[in-house]
Amino acid sequence: MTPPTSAGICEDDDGLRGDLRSALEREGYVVRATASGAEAMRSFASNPPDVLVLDIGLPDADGRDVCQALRARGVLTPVLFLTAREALSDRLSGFHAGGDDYLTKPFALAELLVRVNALCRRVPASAATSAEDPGLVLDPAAHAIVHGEQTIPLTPTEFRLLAALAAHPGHVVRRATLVAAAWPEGAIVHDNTLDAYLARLRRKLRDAGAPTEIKTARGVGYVFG
Amino acid sequence: MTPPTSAGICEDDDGLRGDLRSALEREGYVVRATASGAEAMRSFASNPPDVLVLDIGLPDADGRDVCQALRARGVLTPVLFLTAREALSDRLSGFHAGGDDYLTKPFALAELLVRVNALCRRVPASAATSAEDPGLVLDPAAHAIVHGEQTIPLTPTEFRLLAALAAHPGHVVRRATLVAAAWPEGAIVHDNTLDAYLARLRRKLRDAGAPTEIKTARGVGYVFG
DNA sequence: TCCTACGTGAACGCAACCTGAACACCCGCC
DNA sequence: GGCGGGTGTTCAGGTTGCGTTCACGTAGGA
Repeated sequence: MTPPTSAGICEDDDGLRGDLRSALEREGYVVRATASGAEAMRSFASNPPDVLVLDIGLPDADGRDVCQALRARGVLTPVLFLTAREALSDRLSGFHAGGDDYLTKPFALAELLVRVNALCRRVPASAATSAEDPGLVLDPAAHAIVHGEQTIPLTPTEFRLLAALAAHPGHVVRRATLVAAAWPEGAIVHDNTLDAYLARLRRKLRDAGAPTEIKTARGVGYVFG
Repeated sequence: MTPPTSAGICEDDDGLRGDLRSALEREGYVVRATASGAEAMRSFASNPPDVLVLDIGLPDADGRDVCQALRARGVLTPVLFLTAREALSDRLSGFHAGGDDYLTKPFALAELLVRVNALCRRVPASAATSAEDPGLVLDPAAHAIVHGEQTIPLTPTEFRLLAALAAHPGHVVRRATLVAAAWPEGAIVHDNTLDAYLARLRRKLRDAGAPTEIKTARGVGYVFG
């Protein structure tokens, strides 16, 4: 790795955080470590590192929410989640939140390093995307978009759709992925149903004067950005 | 929905291979499945798909060797390994062989799909370091060429064509090979259709100021480089 | 020079997609 | 039970753009 690469950590356990830091530094990374979701947002939103390691079980937040919040603010950095849980649904939700990989505790540091290196080997496609997204934030609690002063309410399905799109700004999300994200497994969703929801989302974003738009990748899927 | 992305499978177990195929096809991938290392090399070396799922324990070869052999022939496709082994050293050796992810059997198909989608979202960074021209990168997720700051969108067919050409920079790719790569098996493709697509690709590359060109090998095929 | 292979701009049909509106359904409320 | 608001789904008509073909021009080999 020729250029100095920076890594961000968010892990509340002091011992593990120290271990992660020293392991990554030995590997040649410049490390910024945080211990809470709030601290991570402050540190990584405005100045994202090249790769992020996020604990899911933080004292003040869920790591997946942190990831989504960062994605909503235009942070494209690859994310590796650390989770104590084994459940498949937990892992999948991590991916849906915009994560790129996960590790279940306990894990070997050597494996973490290999996975982090693998994430760094790959660069986000749209480097052109600005680091700062002008005030468009998803509020999972209220199922709404917050744009400056105004709050745009969304139905549950609309919200799941937009979240799946906003989790990967600048990247094409396939239609099948969107269906999988917004509808329960095994549901039969008419092609046009997805179209109709996209139209509703676009209209709501447009009416609210949101600075983002949903572009169509014909034959592939959709891009949020 | 026109299937935009192709996936390759190498798995000797008939049942699992079938499951993988149908799961990926449901997800919208065009799937080419093989049952042995030799078959995988024949099928994927000359005409690589967008993502590969390789079993490590094949009857005639080690999946890691297959991956390394493909890499040596310029195949940049992201690889996900399937392994029955739990040992950490096995997993790490998969990464060292040029793999990008792995799954330990048994696994949930939903998890495999999520991981395969995640691999497709990313750009082969190795493209920048390979014989391929630096700064011209194919983005399978977006079906686009990334050239420096700008992203040139391609239609699905254009992308499959260019991918087939760029997989062997400096080598002649026969017209029949290109047709096989870009069109579904058994499709009748008028000669001039290929010509027209080549003209479009050249124009897009030229307009974008790309440092590469597609040369004609009269009576044989085309060379990317 | 003739013949064949390839190049390329334009035109066209059709599938994919967009969208406003109607319809079906669920649920809390009176 | 009847009613109304909110949510999810389907329909119908219009629009767009991909894939294909055509017509004609150009280059290469014998």
